[in-house]
Amino acid sequence: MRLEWLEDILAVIETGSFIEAAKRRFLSQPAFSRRIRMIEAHVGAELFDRSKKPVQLKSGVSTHQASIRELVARLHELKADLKKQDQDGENQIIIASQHAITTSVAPSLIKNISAKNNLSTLLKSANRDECYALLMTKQVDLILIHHSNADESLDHQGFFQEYELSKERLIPVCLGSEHNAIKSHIIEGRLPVIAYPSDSYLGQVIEREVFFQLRAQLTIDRVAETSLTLAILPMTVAGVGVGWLPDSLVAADLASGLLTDLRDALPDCELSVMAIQLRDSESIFKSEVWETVAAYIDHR
Amino acid sequence: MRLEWLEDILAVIETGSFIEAAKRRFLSQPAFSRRIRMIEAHVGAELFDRSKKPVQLKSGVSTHQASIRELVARLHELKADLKKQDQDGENQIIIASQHAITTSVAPSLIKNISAKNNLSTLLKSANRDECYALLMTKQVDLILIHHSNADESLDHQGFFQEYELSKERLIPVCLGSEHNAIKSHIIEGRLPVIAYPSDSYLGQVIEREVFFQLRAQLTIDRVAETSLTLAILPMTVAGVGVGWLPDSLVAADLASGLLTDLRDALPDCELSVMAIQLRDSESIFKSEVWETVAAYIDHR
DNA sequence: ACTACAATATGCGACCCTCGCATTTTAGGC
DNA sequence: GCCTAAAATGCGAGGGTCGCATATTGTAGT
Repeated sequence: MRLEWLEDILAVIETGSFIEAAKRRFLSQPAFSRRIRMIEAHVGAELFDRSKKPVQLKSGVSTHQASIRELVARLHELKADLKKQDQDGENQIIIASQHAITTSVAPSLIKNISAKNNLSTLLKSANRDECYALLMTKQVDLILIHHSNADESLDHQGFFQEYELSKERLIPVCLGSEHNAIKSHIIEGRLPVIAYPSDSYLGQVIEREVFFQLRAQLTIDRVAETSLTLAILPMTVAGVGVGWLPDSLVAADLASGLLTDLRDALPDCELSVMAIQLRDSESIFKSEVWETVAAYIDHR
Repeated sequence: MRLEWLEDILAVIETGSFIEAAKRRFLSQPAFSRRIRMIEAHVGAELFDRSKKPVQLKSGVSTHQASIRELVARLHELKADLKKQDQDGENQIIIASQHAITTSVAPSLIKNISAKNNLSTLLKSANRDECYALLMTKQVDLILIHHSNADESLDHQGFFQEYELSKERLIPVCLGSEHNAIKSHIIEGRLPVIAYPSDSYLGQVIEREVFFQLRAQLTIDRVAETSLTLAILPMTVAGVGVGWLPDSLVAADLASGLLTDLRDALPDCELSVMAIQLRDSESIFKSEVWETVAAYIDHR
């Protein structure tokens, strides 16, 4: 199986005919026709229905369309990653960060690491558990995750080396113009919230540190739920309800008055952003990077 | 990027040298050497460190090893699925079932469908949410999932056509020889359980229908946790604790006395196994299959 | 440090694969 | 049933990939 073949198949699906697909793939029509036959021969299966004139893909193939698209994307990604790895040689550090951090602390830290150590970086965004998994399997050199002071450390065996990079505060905000409406809702004992899913890390933290104490006074009405912090911001701006968002993310909108800080009426929640690496990491550059990470802490 | 290339790379990783890898890939050493160079040329990156004599892969490549293995597996899988799709033509039905059902009801239903309608089947095992996603995106024709009577149906818009295939009872069992020990634990107010993760569907059902009422009398001590029903069985047999398992799975072991039924002391939980398809499915064979599904219900 | 050995790279000729161009066959619309 | 457009096929050219023979280059042992 070849990446090009998968792309050929997708070209037919998307254009609806061999002739158009051939153009898109920069091949003559006869060559393309033969190529499809060769793919079919290789797979040992007929993929297209030749009895119709603009050929149609067999129904059994279209069910695999999503798989094919994903594979195409991942193969391209792999190729790009392998190339980057080589270009930057040993001077590359691969970092995984929790989605919410990818958009907050990660960019500036990466910039720092690149600049100070003449290193290239590759950032992968994942959820908290995935970050730990990537670190343990050594697929990444460093992870950036949230940590609540109420959690105990996961580092029971001393496998990890951890640094607190910064503090981040999840503060309750709503649309400025909805401010009074929300306040009266709160008095009535009902709170419309845009929540993190309860099986996500942020969902659990907010549950424990915010919702738990709130429930004594009011009913929490989940009007929306998403694990993507970046999706909560537009929802609050749309006036859907109250969202708990990182201070760095909402600072500008609070200043402009678009959003209103509800900390006078609702609890907030403080998180640490932790940088974690495996203690046995051996690469030469690691210690330098680690110093930069440490420097970043002092620097702020 | 080609599947063979990825396999070439893995061959080098696994054998540790070009010469051995060449043998495994049924190529002469020079041809293999050139092939690696061509892969590197295509990727635009050096993948192996030539300055050592049995070549070593660059550290940046080994971080992608897991990705490469997964892609190789999925490409082979795709090829096989495409072939199956063709061999069985329109006479194929793709089914997704919740992991726990894959090993209980699914086999006999599939046998029925294959026999009665002269159809070939392809079964994919997934978690409950993934099953729904596969159905909605039409990647499968039919899903088999658990449904508790306490849940409301997900079919608010009438998109689905649902049948209750059978009932399944999750019953509390422990190792026969541990029976008395468990009983005295219960009296002491402590219950060692092998649990489903609370973010899995079965975990939620057991929480709601079993643990919730138990917690009033005793402390639930999660000694093990897995989402795989099949993994819970050997754990109970190992005497780790109490597991809630489908009656069909433990019937033999209960009869032989290896396991003991604890329903006299602990609550059980009844689930329906539902077969669900999209209402707008248009394929010709669908109605016949559906009749078989319906017949299967009467049959039992 | 030199030598011997084993691993990888390269030169060369042969073969096969895949391309484009020209042409034929085939499905669908009027 | 004819016409048009789509797909398939014949053919020759060019390029890619193979194996064999051989050169080069790390590595280990004396």
